[in-house]
Amino acid sequence: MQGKTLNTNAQAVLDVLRANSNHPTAQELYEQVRRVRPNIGVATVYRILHQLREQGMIREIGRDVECRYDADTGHHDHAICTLCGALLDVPADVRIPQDQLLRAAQSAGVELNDYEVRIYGRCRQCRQQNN
Amino acid sequence: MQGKTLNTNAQAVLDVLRANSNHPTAQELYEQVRRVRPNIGVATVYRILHQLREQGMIREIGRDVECRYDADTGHHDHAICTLCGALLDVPADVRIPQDQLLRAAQSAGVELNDYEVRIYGRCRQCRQQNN
DNA sequence: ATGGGTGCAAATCCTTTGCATCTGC
DNA sequence: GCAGATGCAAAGGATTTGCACCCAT
Repeated sequence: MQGKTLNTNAQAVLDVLRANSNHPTAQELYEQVRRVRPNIGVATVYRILHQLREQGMIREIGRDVECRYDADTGHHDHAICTLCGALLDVPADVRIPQDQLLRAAQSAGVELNDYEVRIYGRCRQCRQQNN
Repeated sequence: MQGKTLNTNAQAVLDVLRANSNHPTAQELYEQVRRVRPNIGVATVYRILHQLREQGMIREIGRDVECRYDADTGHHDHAICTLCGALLDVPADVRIPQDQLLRAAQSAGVELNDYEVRIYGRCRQCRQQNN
């Protein structure tokens, strides 16, 4: 499963990330990695994280620069185009049922105050143009 | 449904947002609102958006300042504590089934390259402390 | 005059980028 | 000597905050 040979820094970042059971932020990782390689810079950590993600070795959670707004407070399921960034609504009849989400919430030990389902992939338009 | 009386600016923001079928960003809203009230500042738009959200009149989508990382590329369902910000994994046996997400994706017209389910609510710890 | 709402600009936060340096080959 | 990797600092983009001002009460 080792797609590529990682250099020392990249390996250190990956090791530190794997040692975390939670989901650290880039900054948190940076601080932890510094204990092992004191001279490493933030930029390097960010660069390595991008590489690792491109190689599919790690996963980014919740990458969202800007916040979007919706006047319809009932919409919870969204499809996001990975090319043009469009944010589309999932039609009401195929949304994930609440009771399933409730079960997931309970298993994770949180209340279900709110939720969001985000589906990522190329939208129809982008598929045609960029095919 | 009008919980409070909105002032002129707030009403303008809400009107503009309601006139949008897509999900505009704060900046986009700002630009649109400026057509109606040319002197309004960005800060005011942001302040109003926060108020509206607190009153439950609008919904924020994908509010995430920092990006989190996961060495396990298989995890897609998360629970996020609204108090302490902890990001927890949903146990494997209660995750949302892929075929449902696939159906949702198809209905919205996007490929299913990736997805994320996020459930928001107070985690066990915070509930005890903050009860 | 008083308090809330506002515009402007500066400040913040996370992330990216430019660039000169360093390293291994 | 070169290519790729790196550290540092500056830049960037979205959002927040400080502050003085303004307006209606």
